[in-house]
Amino acid sequence: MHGKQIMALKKHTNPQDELIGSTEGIHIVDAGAGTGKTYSIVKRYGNILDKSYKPENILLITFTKNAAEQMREKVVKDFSEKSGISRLLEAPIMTFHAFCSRLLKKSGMNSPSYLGLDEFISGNFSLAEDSSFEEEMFRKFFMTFSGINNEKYESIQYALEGKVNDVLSVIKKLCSVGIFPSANGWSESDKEKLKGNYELFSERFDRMNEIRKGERGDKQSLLSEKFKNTVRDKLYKDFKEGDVYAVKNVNPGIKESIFNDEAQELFHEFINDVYLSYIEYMLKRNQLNYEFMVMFAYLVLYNNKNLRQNNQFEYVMIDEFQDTDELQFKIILLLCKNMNGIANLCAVGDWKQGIYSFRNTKIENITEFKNRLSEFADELNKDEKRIEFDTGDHTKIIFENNYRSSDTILKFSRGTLFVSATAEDEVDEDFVSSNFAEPLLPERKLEDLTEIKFYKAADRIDECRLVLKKISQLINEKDKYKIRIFENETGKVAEERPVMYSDICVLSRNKKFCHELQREAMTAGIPVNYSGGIEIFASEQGVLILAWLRLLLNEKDISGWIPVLDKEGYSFPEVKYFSDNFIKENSVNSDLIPADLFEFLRHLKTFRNNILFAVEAILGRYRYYDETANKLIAVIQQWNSSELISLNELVRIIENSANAEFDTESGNTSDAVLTQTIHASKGLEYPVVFIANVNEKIFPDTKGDKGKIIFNHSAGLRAKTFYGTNGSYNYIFNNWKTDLINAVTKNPDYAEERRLLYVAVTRAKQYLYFTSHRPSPFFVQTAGKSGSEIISDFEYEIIKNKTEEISVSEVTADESDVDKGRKFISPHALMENLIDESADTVTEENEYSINLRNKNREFGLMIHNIANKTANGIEVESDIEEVKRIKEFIHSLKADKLIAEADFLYPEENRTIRGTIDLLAFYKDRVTVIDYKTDKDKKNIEKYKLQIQIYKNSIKSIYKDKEAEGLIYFVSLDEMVIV
DNA sequence: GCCCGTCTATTTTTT
DNA sequence: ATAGACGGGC
Repeated sequence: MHGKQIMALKKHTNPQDELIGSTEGIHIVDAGAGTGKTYSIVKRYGNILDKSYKPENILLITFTKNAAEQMREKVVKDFSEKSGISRLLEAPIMTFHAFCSRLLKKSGMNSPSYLGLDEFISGNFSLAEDSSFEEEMFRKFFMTFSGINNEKYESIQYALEGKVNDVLSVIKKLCSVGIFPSANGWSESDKEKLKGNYELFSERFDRMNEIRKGERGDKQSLLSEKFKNTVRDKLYKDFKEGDVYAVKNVNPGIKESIFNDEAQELFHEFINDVYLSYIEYMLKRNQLNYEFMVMFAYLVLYNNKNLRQNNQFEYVMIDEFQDTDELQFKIILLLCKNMNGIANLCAVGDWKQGIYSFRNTKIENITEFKNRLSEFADELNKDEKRIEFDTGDHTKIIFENNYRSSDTILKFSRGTLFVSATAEDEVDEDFVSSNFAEPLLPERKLEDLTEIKFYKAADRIDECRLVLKKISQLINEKDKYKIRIFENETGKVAEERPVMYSDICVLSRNKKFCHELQREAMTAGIPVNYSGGIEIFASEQGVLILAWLRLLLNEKDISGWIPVLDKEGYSFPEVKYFSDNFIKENSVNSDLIPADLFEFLRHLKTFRNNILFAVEAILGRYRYYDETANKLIAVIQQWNSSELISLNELVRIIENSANAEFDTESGNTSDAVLTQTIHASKGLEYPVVFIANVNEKIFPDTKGDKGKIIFNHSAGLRAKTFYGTNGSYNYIFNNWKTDLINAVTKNPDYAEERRLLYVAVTRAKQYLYFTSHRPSPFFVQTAGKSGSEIISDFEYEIIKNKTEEISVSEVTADESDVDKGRKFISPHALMENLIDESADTVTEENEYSINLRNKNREFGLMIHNIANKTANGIEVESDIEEVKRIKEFIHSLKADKLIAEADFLYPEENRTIRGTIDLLAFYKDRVTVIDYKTDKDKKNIEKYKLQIQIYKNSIKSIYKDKEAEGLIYFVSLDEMVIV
């Protein structure tokens, strides 16, 4: 009876119900992995609706497009009766960045004036989404900036040694903590922040500089040891060992003088100037990056009381709060409406899953919520009362009930936050213990259908094979390994079945292992798909494009010929012979080059003035029409269309963008193992998880920081190098003062590596395996904690997948099956489903048809590119008839506003249509949807009409006050068709 | 046991 | 370029 009472009490105070029920006031929710976070947020949303609040007054913020889409889908599904579908479809449920973008487009025009800039933000600004694209833009900007400011900052520019990206990244970092430049220089409070925090520094200095007690007497201090390591092989000026070191530690007398380093003052001024000029440069080009977009949204809300109040919400909920930075926290506060002294704010997150500090997010936003809440409110109220609600009071709710993992895995997962990453690394155990209670018993009873094991392999390849062996065992020993499925609502067992490939996920700290595993799996006959980023310019397609473009630039360029010859099948000695003898007395020995390659180069030269044509021709030569090829074209087109670039520049950009990435799912079998990085796996769950590649220097990652500039709270902003003279010689010296401060203030973020381990472990529901071939401390220590042996002699025959390969087209057709949630579908795909397929006569592809298709595609791309430029007010000169026509056509529209290449998203009942409209022309009472076609006839017109119809419907639902009409412009025929 | 020189591998990714 | 691991010299 006593027990029953406790049960009842517990049920009543289930933290989930507590959150769902309490809608008023400030709530911070610590919701661990698998605790039903999304479920609770949606339920709570419904509760707020019940109190007769309108969807437009409830802001629900997430961080990924997918999460926002999912959240809206659930809300629409559950509450359409309460509020009506159309209202919920338009409710503010969106990503943080989408919200900022919308705010700026609506009310951000004058925002730059708050920095003292004359530029405006126009409603159709574009975002620099691609990092290599932005880096190149910054490089270009910096060259001009250097030219203008050469006299003042010459020495600083030398000291940077061309590492321009370091400047860009520190600017973004400053932006994310709310330090902005201005035409009048840094504000007084920002100046202080850039100097650093001496108290904090001093305290850490003393702590690290304590002489340690060793077994044979005094041991040098940690700081002394660390700094001696740093000093090796460095060129310092005025560095006197006798002054810097005492007997067993660093001389404490130099503490204050190294901190107040006068050399940094000009550097701070330099950063302000670069920062502000770069913002100005981007605005002039109608460009923003993500950081500046958030900054301008903040400036609007901070400075304009009217706009602030007009944009506030009665209810604000934010998910994944551990992924916010300091500036985003402040924006959230500014968005809360003052409801009689109270704000209805609910921040949900899990500090243990904070793994994005490389983009400046702060888990302290959760762990120090109370302090930050009042601290940030004070800062926002500095000169004017902006936060009027009470920030002294809030409720903290902790979700403890786990609905995902087995008892064994759940217990084990907590321990991963206590393993040290190196021999020296000390875990802050008090911090973890006080912020993470022992887990309750899990809700899902898995009994014996669970295990955690550790396997050691001999080498890299063997580790991949080991994973595949274990996968084979899981699949084939059907009596031993079973997947238990539970009913969602009741928690009852619904099904027990054998393991399928798609139940299994192999995680790695880096992408490299994922690719290796996929390669090995292909040989072994195990289906493995990869999901995540691919470096496109490292792909074969990318390498060949770069090679040919180099040759186009300079046919003597041996670095161009080598990949080309390699692709032609020449052996290594042959290529070597070629490279040794290709150039004799500075002239080309062209006899060595196969005639058809020379011929192709001549063909390419006719495209010298149209880079996109050249790229298309290269891809066409090798018959690349795959996803990677399309992405390459799209990336190069983006670079090409922002500003006309020369071939020279393009080659340099590609050389510098080896890491340009795009997301992909590779492999096309439906029942397959998935491999991905731990970062990519966040938010997902799998019955079987492998944490592979737990190897030395990989996981935990112990890489240092190579940047030329440091910035953190206690050290402030400092350059690591400076330009100076030594006698009559000029050198770039390292600044030993900065290095020493860095040794004191930089805390290697192994806590984040541990959180990454925690994220990986908590993906698993039933079976969890670790593999390694050079065990790192994580592997050894977690094995110890679990009490398992490390198995080094595991053998199992890899049994090839017997199920039939499913072709790509079958998988695509499968997508009409919408049971698994909302699908994204393009209008083209939609049309394919709607139109009778017999209308298209399928012809076998031959060389001619491929050539023709390629030519047509080139032409279509060029026309679209030119139309895009014309619509954006960029004049294009050309003698081509079609180009003249399209220019004339666009001018003849006489629209109030034109938006070219408009991306749009239109949710229908169970799918979302996603596409790009060539051109939208806005008039007072109507919008015209325009699509260009370069066809030589109108035989596909019915198809096109349908496409336009879909666009029109979508547009009509977005711009309710306007009529929508459709227009197809057949450029080659010079004919218009109204739809 | 302590210190120092040498060796070894070297990113994660959303908007 | 960096930091941790390792091993030789004392």
